[in-house]
Amino acid sequence: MPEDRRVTIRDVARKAGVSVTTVSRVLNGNGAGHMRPETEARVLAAIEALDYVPIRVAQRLRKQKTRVVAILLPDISNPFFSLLARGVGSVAFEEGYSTLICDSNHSVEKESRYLEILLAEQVEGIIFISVGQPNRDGLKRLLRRGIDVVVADRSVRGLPSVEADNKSGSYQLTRHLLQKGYHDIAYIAGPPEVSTASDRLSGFSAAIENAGLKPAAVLYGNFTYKSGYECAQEILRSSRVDAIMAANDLMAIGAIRAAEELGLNVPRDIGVTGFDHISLLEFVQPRLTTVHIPAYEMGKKAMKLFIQRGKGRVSKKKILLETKLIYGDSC
Amino acid sequence: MPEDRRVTIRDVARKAGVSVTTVSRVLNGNGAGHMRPETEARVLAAIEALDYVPIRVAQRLRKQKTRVVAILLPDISNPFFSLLARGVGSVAFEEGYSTLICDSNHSVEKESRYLEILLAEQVEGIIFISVGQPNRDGLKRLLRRGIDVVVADRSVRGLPSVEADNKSGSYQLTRHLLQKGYHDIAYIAGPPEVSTASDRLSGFSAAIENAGLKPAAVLYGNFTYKSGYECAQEILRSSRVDAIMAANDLMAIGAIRAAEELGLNVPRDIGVTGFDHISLLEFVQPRLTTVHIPAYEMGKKAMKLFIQRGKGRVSKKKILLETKLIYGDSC
DNA sequence: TTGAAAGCGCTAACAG
DNA sequence: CTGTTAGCGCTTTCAA
Repeated sequence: MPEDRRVTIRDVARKAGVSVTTVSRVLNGNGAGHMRPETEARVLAAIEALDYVPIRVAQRLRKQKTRVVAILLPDISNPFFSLLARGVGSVAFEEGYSTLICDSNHSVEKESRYLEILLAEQVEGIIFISVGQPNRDGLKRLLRRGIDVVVADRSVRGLPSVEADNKSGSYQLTRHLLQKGYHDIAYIAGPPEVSTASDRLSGFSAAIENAGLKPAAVLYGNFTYKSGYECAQEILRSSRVDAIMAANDLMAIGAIRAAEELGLNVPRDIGVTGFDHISLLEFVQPRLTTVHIPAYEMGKKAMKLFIQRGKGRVSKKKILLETKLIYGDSC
Repeated sequence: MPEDRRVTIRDVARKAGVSVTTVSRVLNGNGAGHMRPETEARVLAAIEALDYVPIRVAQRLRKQKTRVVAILLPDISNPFFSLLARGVGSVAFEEGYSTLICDSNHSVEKESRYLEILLAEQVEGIIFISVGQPNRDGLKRLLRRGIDVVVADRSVRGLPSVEADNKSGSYQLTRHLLQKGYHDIAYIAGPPEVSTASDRLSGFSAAIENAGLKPAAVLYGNFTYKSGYECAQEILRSSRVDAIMAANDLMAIGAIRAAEELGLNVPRDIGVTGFDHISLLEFVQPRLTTVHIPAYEMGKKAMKLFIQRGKGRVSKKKILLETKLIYGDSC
């Protein structure tokens, strides 16, 4: 590996017999129109010959703009988040932004450390899927330095956000169950500090109350398969229920397994519903009744919102994406 | 949002009544030992008071080291790759590297564009999961510039790599089927240009030949659920087989669905096996017999290999990770 | 239509 | 023990 000395704009200038200014101009398409075509051609030829690539780090220092955005999320191996990240990435790529994916691993502490790192990285913005209630002071430091933060899949007081209409989706799903004749419904919620979870819970509660009923039980999981499994065991042991609603698909799948292990048939003996409509549902039997959340779209919208804000548009602070009921045969 | 002027090392120096050098020294822990504690304290206080954060971009330009590595992969929403990426990220984080995740979206063209971008980004290394046969010229440019490339989950001629022992794993799995009495075995392979796929196929072929048999059929899919489903339909339509082996789990799941739709019971009427042992298998019935590939471990090892190489260790060029048979009830 | 020169914020000789 | 100074590679006035 014959590690060449790096080739810089000066090398190009020398080779083309022009000044670095001129090279910079052709690089940035400035001086377009008022530059001798011949000069430009010579520069282009030199760039080609030397295989010159402008060094981003230098451009960034000089321009005081990094053209980097970060996506800070709890777990990149969660398909919902990675799909969202893909959405962000697709728009970012089109707009010439590089993206830094930061995985907080569900840890508020690691999340805070990333906030600091991103401050030093001088990212221009953060698409933020917080673990729970985010570190307010950490966020303030970023905002004060002009780093824009757009929250995705949650809402955080004072910050712009893009999320699904969780409450409404959950309300509709619950109505659907009620119409099907279920009335002893238990609910497996997500962590109460996550707005996504509490919105879904309140949609459920509202629908139940409007029907003059009470929840058969409300337990709190943490959005994992395992916690759904355990909560369902608990529910099935202690309450008489004809349906279990889970705040996301993974927990719902856990609930189905728990029910099956107790010899119950879904949906004959007990109905189960999820939330998210993640792609792996394709592989699960019975087909889960759930609510579709457009993760990819959400990522794109979040990135677009960031870009609009950068252009000074006083765009809406909150974007709510519509959800859609998916009818499976789990209830 | 009162966007402050950025605070630089000079501001700190002024506030502390020292030179920028001194500030730099405390920042980098140089001059440790031979610096008056009082001076250091003053600097620290100024940093604190001004909420100063060193600007990475400037450090990078100056040090000629970015401390950034990229992970270039075909699809971040594929749980296998995202788990691998997590592994890379965990080691990177410990070692003070930032990671750039680049999603080539299974496109060789986009992959090549990323290679260029990463050259400009001046990343120090790339953990590379190529789409197929990578762009040799693009790679050469990087290597020539001293950017180290470590291939993961594949092997590419001339590059260091970390991968599972796919051939051996596939051989063992096939032996297992043969011992169970299956002998009309069809194989759904992955794209032949991916070494992972061809290694698995050759492990299968070797075991079949050693047993004095011939494959019932060999078809080529592209590692997706859909292609597994379609290939299995084709196989079940045209050949008499008692088992289908797929080159990965997703295709195996597709094969199971195809069989079930034809009224076949797995494993009673036909055996099916996968490869990878992805986490979503937990949710699939019947439990798939498969081969475990340690994705997270692989990511960690790849990043560690990169770091060792950076330290000048003439470490092994190829690391093979052991696989492990997972006995389900799909065969 | 082109070039000279200043400077983005930082580190590292070198000097004292 | 601390400071002066010269750049890292690039863009951008300003001047010619």
